[in-house]
Amino acid sequence: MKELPKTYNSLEIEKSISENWMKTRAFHAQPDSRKKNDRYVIMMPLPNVTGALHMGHAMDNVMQDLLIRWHRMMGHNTLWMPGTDHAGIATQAVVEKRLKELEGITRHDIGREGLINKIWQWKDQYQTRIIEQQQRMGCSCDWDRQRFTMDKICARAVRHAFFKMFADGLIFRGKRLVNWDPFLRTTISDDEMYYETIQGHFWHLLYPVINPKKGEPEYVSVATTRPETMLGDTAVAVHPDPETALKKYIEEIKAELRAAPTPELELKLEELNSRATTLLPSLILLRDMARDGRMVNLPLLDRPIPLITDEWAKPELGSGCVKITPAHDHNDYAVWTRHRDHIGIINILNPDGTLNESAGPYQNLDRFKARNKVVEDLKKLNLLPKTEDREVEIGHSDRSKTPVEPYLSDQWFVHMGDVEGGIVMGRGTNKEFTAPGLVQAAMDAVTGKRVNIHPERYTKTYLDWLSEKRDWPISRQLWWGHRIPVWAKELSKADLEKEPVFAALGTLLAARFRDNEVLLVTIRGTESEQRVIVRGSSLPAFPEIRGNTDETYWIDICLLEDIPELIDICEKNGFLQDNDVLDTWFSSALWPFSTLGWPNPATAPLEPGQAPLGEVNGNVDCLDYYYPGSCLVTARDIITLWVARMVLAGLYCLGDIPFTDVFIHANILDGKGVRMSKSKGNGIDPVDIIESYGTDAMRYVLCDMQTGTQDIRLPVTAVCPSCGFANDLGNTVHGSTIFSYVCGKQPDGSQDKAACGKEFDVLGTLPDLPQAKPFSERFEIGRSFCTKLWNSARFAFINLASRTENIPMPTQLNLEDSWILGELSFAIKETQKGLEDYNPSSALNAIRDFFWGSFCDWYLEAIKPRVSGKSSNAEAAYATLAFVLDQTLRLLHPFVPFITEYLWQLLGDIVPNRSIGTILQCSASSSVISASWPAPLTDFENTVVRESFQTMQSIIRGIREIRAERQLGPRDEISVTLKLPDKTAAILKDNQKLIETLAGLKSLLFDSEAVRKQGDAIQIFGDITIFIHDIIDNAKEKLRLSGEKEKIEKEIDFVKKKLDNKSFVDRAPADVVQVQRNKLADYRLQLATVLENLKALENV
RNA sequence: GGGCGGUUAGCUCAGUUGGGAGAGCGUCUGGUUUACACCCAGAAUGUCGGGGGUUCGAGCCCCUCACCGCCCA
Repeated sequence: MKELPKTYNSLEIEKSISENWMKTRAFHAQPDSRKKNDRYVIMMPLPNVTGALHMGHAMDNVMQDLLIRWHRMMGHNTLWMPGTDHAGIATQAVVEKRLKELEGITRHDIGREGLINKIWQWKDQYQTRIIEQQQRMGCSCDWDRQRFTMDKICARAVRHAFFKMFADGLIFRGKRLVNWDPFLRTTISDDEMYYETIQGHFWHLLYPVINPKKGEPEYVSVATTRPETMLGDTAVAVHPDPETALKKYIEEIKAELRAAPTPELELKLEELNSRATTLLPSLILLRDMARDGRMVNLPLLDRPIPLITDEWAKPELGSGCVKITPAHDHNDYAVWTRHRDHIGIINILNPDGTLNESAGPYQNLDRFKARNKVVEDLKKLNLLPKTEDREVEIGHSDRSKTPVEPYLSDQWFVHMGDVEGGIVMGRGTNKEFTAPGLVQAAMDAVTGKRVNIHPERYTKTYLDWLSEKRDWPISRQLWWGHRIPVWAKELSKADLEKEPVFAALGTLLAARFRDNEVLLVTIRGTESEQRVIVRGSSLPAFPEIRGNTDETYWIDICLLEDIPELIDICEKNGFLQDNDVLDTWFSSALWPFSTLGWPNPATAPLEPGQAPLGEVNGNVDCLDYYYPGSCLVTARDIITLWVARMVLAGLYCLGDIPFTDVFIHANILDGKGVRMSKSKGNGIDPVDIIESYGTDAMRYVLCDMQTGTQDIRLPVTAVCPSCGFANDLGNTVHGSTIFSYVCGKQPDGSQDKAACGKEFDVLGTLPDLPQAKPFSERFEIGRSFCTKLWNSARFAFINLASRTENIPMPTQLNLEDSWILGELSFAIKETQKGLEDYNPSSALNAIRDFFWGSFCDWYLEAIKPRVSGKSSNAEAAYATLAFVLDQTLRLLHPFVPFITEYLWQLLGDIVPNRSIGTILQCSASSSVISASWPAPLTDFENTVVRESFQTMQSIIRGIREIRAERQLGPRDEISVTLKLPDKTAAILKDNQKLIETLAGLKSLLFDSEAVRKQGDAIQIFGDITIFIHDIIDNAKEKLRLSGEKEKIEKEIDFVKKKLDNKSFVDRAPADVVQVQRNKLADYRLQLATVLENLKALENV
């Protein structure tokens, strides 16, 4: 065979290996006769199609592939389901932004269908890119089954889940104060928001009291950071018991002062005390006025609004009074819910952020323009006595970067809390059970240890978040996503009873869909909020609707499928489909089973070329076989967003958990500790790393960094496109924008002389600047490892190639052979444990330590004389070499799949049978992917062998130390005499040749009576003394031995001190004390030897 | 404000039930050892964030303070 090149070139082999895996469908999974316990299933946490993947995704994917390849080798039926997420708002936002930038148009210019087409194009482009990235990372997903959350199979599952929840009354519509993004004109969730502190103002407004009585104030003062919201004010609140509240607060401050006095607190207390005398009386007066039902006049609109009492008004803050704008402030909304009988709720905003007709003369003004005008007008009326500067935290939309407005709107929700009578989970399955509520079921699954989160501390995060049992808002005012399958119409009670749609639908259903529940109707009173659900099968008959005749009603018709005749009837009768789409998480919550064809795998609408989901060859269908899955692998920010929702969706739809384990891995941060992201310009594209270091190098480093305790810092470097200087971005000064840097410029203002000082960009969005690709030198470690692995195999192949076909069965193994097999066994055990503990770093380090520290540094060096014919029993060396290399490659395969695949197949060509006679069997396979996972070689875990070898290593290291100290080259051969006890001598004598080789000795003598001769240097380990002959430099030796003496004396002092401590001897466990006693004896022996030799030196 | 995590060698991080602190990278010395300079042999380097406590004994357990990060309000 051809000898391997000296350096591993990842780019040369990765492509063909990847192609071969694809060609042989090595990643494909199909249900078979293996039992449920022998399956392993991971549903990929689907990356969204907003953009390409960065190192954070690489970590996620590599962790999954690690587990998948490991389980596959353990013989499990292993499925890794890949896919991508449509990510409603995120994707629509990037596409809309692009439209605006490139074509200067908005979505309203091209319409719903036009926009959706554009987004599909975007999705296709990035989906392709993402898959390419994943395949280059070596992800062994079942590509025959990849899904997208908006493909037909997922869409069907979404409709079924929605319909099911609708039927159970778990989905409802209601008015809620939501976070509104006026730019994108949609609701956004809390986790799509970020807060930014900006310089704002605190405006103090005066509202005139209507007809003040004698002694009453003429004005009430309130303050706000958003003065335009006053147009929506419906009340002014004062605390119901300001005296007690203020007193209580003063007491709290006093207590704080007693605990830790500060000047700030003193000042605060003083101010509060003065407040009690100056402000408090007026607050009490206002409270009484509020109780008397008095009103104030809302300026600018001249609207009388009531004074009310509510605890939200804090007597210790501001004027003690607070304006109430229920439709535009979350706290005020809460006040409104407490006073909804007395005060109104007025929405003053249009969806696009301009003011609506309720704002009177301010109608059609943008919210910020309106703010200025309101301020101006109040000033003119002398109703704006004071304006303070103040830092204000403003919520921004993560997607459009615009300030978010609290906004009252109609939204769809999933009821998450408990329900009277409970909820039937997994209805119609054989796992059906009743849970108090959706969230409770998801909590019980974790507290009951059916779902286990690793590291365990994240269980608390999960439970804490869920325990609030908040309803889940699922509607989004977007165009990209699963449209809500509800057709609605508003009617008066009189019209309701005459509505012709019921008869029309009932007739069609009876004629065409007798056995199918394909339609549901709810009738909801807008005032009484009563709700009645009617199944399609009961149409056209209706239950009696209670309520007064003035009330209006909403009829919602939910369709299980888009059946044209039914839609036709609805629309002809004036029912319109809801414009909103579902929250992305609604479809991703179903991911663990929608991908497997739920609700019916046999009829799942697959894409062309995809593997079937129904029964094949008499085996059960995929849903039955692969659900529930095994492990969800993700970062911790997904715990609340996704893990919880998947658990409850799985329990609700199928009556079973979606996975048994959740593996939370670290986030990737840059050198400054900031989370990596493409948009910040600190993101690294895994493909860039792969191009320069190789996939395996990248995977090696990611696995090595995943220790389980904390996030990972990856210093980001950018090679300057002008001069090639490697800039550490954590330590380089920005240029004209935050995405550009000045080459070589340090934060202290200095300029690195090796760098050019020119500006470059890292995002590639600045047209006038050259772009530098961010990468990280950290991956060199991985590349070095691969090269080392490559070269160890190169050595093995050179030697094994001459031993064609079969290596003769060795009659007996040498010490080093038995030793390395024992070390291998320990490494196998540790690797297994590391993986079982979700600690890839500890698993990988176990293999690395074995491979580099034992196999390369000691074993390969030890067998060189044997394989080169200078020593006997070469057969055992060949056999052991082939076997250990085989097992090492298997162990490493899940971590570094490409190089191991390449080398393992070569090894197979050279040595087809790598069993060591009948002692160790080595299974065959065409690819290491499907090769069996190594099992510990317990027969070789031999303490005597291990200790003997360790003794030998100590001796060799001792000799090398002297060599290095005397600056002797490895070619300068030396002679050594060993003085050691007989029992140790016996084993070492058998391995004399080995010691001579590894220590580079000319001769080696064993003499239990040896004494130091003229010219000897000595080394002492316990009861072993090494005499290294004829290299003496008296002065150096004396110095060294004096140093030794001091060191040993120090040790003796330390141990003696411990043993002289009576409490230690009395209270510490006997074995601990004995260890110290042994140490003392040992050190004393060593000291005696050192002294003796020093004395001999004195006499020279 | 509440919760969680972190602070260990110049850098990035390990440290299993408390028994004299480790790895990799970097640094220094020596080396053109017939696998590998992406290598080999050897060396130096730590008030384990500060303070207090428990204990015969604390990087590890308890209290407290400081700083950094994340989550929730």
